[in-house]
Amino acid sequence: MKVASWNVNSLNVRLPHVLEWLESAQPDILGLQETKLTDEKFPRQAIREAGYEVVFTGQKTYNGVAVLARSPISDVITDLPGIEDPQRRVLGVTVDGVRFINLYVPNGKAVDSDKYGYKLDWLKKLRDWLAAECERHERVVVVGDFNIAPTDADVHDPDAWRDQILCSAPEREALQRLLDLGFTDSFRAFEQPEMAFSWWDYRMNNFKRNRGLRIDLILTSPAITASLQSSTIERDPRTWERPSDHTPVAARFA
DNA sequence: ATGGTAGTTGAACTA
Repeated sequence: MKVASWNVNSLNVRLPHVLEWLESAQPDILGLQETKLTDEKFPRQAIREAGYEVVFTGQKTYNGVAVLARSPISDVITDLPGIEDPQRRVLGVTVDGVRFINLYVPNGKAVDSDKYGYKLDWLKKLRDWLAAECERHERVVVVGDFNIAPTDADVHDPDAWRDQILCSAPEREALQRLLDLGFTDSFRAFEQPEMAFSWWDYRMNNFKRNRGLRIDLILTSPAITASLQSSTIERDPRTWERPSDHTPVAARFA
């Protein structure tokens, strides 16, 4: 099975990119973030015609997540349980016996902003929910834009990013609390090239200069990790015309 | 040190 994650930064703009990539990459399950579409505007027909089931939860202008799958989708969750939040960032589904959780973790803006506190609080609540999900399901995959670079190896210039948003110690510790549940950062389960990133700011020719961060992750529970075959960054779509600032990440397992 | 770009919405906000 091939699973993937892609922050598309507006599905309205990126639908052609997504259809092209589905055709070439053939993922079984794909989690999208930052669709930026209300549900009535979601392009469900185009995606169905491409051969994928789809579920989504969106809002106007910001956030929004979707899951596309070759097989039927069931047991859909659209919120962290017990938390009232208009921001559409969570989509948990079951496909082919895999519990697939798609996340758009809050960005946080800056370590001294209110949004940073919201991010850390959100991650704490996420941890508790994932702990419960792991009780209920053995085969769990958590994908998404985590808005956290796990280590300095995931940052083009660690000194410039030291203690900055996406790289601060509290964010990395919050991610570690998730990994403590038994999850593996699947990308690091394999030998990888250095300076491998999934996001490059649009500004300053950052992609051309490979000034990026790896903040899009695929976490696997032990039962999945045991049969992991690969975990890669699919860099191609970032080279296309009018790209998202993120590129897809993917993992294969038996 | 600042602003650089992109998307949505319609001058400002988020990333």
